[in-house]
Amino acid sequence: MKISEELAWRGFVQQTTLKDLTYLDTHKVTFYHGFDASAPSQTVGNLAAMMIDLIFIKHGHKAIILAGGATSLIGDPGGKDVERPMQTVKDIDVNVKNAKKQITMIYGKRPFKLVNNLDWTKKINLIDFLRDTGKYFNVGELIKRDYIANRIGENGNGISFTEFSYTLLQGYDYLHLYDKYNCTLQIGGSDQWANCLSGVDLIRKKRNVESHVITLPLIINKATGKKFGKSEAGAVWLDEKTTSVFDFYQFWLNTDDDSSKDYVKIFTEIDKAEYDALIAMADMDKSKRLVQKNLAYGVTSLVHGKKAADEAKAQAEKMFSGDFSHIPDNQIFTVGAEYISQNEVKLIEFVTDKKIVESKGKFRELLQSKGLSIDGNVLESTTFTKTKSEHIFQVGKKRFYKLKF
RNA sequence: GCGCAGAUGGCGGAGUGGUCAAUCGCAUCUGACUGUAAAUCAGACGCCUUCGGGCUACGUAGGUUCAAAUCCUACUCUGCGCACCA
Repeated sequence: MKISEELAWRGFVQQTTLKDLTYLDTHKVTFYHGFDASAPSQTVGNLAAMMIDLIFIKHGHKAIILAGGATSLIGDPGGKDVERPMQTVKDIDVNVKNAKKQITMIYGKRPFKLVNNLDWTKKINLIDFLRDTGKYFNVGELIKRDYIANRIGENGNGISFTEFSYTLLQGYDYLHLYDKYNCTLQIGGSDQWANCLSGVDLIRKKRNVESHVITLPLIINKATGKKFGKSEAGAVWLDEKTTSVFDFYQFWLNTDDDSSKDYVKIFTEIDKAEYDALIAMADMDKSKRLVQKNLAYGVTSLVHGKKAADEAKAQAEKMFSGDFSHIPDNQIFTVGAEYISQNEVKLIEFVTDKKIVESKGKFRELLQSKGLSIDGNVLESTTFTKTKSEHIFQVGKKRFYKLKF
């Protein structure tokens, strides 16, 4: 399959400056893709963008992956209603390191070049920058951009010059990479369209060269309509310290039928023949959730490795068939003696102290709606009598915890 | 700088002296039905509670009042208009 066909089949291209994607079938280009480093970890939202890169690399295009050390210090105003809190240089530095680690994990053994825009941006002299780069940006055009217009229009929360300038830096990155590596294509999320074009304009004006942009649809949480990502609730992170491998696996497994068919094309490296076979199989018995299982396993092994994926899969199968011998570590708790008197366990105290349930009020609420159980029996009070050295505590239908004594 | 308008819970958005922990919609959580799905239906949705109630909240700080999200003053932030600058 040619790259143009593959991109179309997977539904990867949202917008592009290329008149015809088949150009990529015959011309090998150097492209760059930037990652934000304002959060300690990348999210599943970023993952889609990584997958498109993998396709480009597979088809022989050269990849430059950029960790946004500089741009994260400024803050991208896109998609945000309010100014972000500024982060310290130190925090960003840690984030960049994490981002590099995750990128390396996912891009694996494929060839790619990793850069940090802070390396060239920090050397820029202010006067030079204003004269050589700032001169090419028209403020009238900038303030027409939706995300800026929203901030400064009626009901807007305003925007500082710092965030306003973000797009200049991103444009400068593209120019720099063009000069140094002959990079002529930028890949980004759809929210990056305007920022990418800043670079295209800058390169055209300064070097009189045509460069291009491809943006892909962002993964939108269908329920909220918001993009997955930083400082929004419900983000799923790639770092297992923030989102455990088990939770990560579960996240994909819980995808609804329609979305899972799209996601499996986007987030796994399944080819068309395999895909068609999978869908045919899955449609024969929907209750088997074959697509979701494939998706969950595929993505988890890509991000966390095959071994971790096997483990998460085994755990999931056991737990949901009533075998609790393989509960993930972060869901095992040892109950201290202070919570027990005469074998009566003060469950409400323990569980709220450990933040398994967020508050006592919430606990009582769950109790009333029969949402809590011990070893499969609905819990009736805030305490229970222990009869073994281990009990399984369940919240709702999907959250299981092992309590050890 | 002057004037006008606004700031309410995760979000949108009511409320303009007591009946307001605050109508409603969205999101979220739980239950039922299912397939660890979607849709639908039901309930919950600030914190604590001996379930009587207590505490903290409507931009921030004061004030008026028996009583304030609601009135007054100052401040902060945002938008709009005018002026200044040029």
